[in-house]
Amino acid sequence: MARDDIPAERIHDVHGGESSAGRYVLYWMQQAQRADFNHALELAVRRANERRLPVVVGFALDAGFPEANLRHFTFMTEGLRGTAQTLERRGIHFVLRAGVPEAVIPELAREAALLVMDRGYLRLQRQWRQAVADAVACPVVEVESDVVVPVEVASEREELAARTLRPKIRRNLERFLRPVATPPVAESAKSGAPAGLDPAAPKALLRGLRINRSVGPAPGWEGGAAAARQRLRAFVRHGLDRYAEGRNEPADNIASGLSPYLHFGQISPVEVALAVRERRSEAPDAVQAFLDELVVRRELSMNFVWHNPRYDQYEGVPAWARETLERHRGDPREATYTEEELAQGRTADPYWNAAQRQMVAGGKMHGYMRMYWGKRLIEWHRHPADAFRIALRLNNMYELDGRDANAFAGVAWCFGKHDQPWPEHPVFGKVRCMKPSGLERKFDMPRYLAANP
DNA sequence: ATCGGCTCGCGCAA
DNA sequence: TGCGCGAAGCCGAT
Repeated sequence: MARDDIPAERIHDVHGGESSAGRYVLYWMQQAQRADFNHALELAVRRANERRLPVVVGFALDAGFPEANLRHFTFMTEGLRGTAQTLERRGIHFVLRAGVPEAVIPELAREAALLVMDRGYLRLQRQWRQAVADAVACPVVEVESDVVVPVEVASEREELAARTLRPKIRRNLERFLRPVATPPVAESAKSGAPAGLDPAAPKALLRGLRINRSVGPAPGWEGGAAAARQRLRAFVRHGLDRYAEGRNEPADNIASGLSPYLHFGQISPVEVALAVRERRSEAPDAVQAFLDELVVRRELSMNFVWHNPRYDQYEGVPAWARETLERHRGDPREATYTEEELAQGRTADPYWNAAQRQMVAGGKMHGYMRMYWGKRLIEWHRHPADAFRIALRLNNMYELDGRDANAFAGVAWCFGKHDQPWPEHPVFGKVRCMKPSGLERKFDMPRYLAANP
């Protein structure tokens, strides 16, 4: 009964249920789409071993997931293929079914002694979990495995900025920054386990589903834990040394490139943080800077979407920012563009166009350019709420890591969230502005343009 | 090239 | 109550 390696603060008993009879322990995999460093999976294994029952992992593939398209589904199902293989090798059966979780999971849970689910912070993920928990008779446990420090442990309130969350994360970091043990599975899944779709061939799988195909797969990005780990190793060995000083240079791609994998839960932030921390004596500044982004700022985004029900609307940004933006609504705009012109990167700003094209073609925009890109949209719209809506829509359509808590916090930041007031400028008011001249002053922009034709 | 000022609200010291 | 300081700013002065 070695449970102590899964901190109690990661585990929430949702309800006790009616009976504990059943043929297996069901783990509904949703946010943590991986077989390693997965606290929810490992809790399911421990509880199944106690009961001498096998573990079944169920996944509901919702073809109608809001704003998801072929780009996202390709990356996600590539990941599920590897996850299924790793689970089956460990004697855990993986069941993939098409449909919304509210329909798929209660069906699978009818024969379960216990339902374990992982945790998600976005509105839809919370609604899903509520609906699933309400619909199943067996006991239900929710296990957090998407952040290093569980959101409520870090802070009970909506934090103002990174600086107010940072000390709260730091004092809890050591406690949660540890690997989780992987005990052998006592009862392997046998024949008679529930049937599902074949995850081994993602392309064939997606051909059979009615998904939005308006955006194609992102070249150069292969989904899955193996690809994620390869990137992590390369970053720890070669990228980290230049990270502290070079990560903002748009023409270089010094970042880890892990955000799509983190978004789909294909790699654990705990695994990433532990691997990067190995090098803290050789590259202390880079390790510090990276962990600040991976843990403090990423988990600030979770804090934002968890505590602010308007995280995906203009109304979610602070009052001082909205007031100052409103006051400047009458300021002349240098240009306005249709959504199509924006999507195609056909504005008068070559840097913005290059950033847009980088995102459309490659599925990921450089981190610094994401800020500039969002700031410029404010300048090109009569009302900041329109800019907010379009920024989110474009981001979520083309970014592999779109629709992430970080996507919502990142867009909101451009409008003043998690930031402070600055001297007044036209259109922006006291919200921090960013101008093309700033890019030219600091970075090698001709090289960025050449890299994103 | 580098530096201070701009502006708001929190967290801490007093 | 006062003071320092912050997710990547700009601008003008030196």
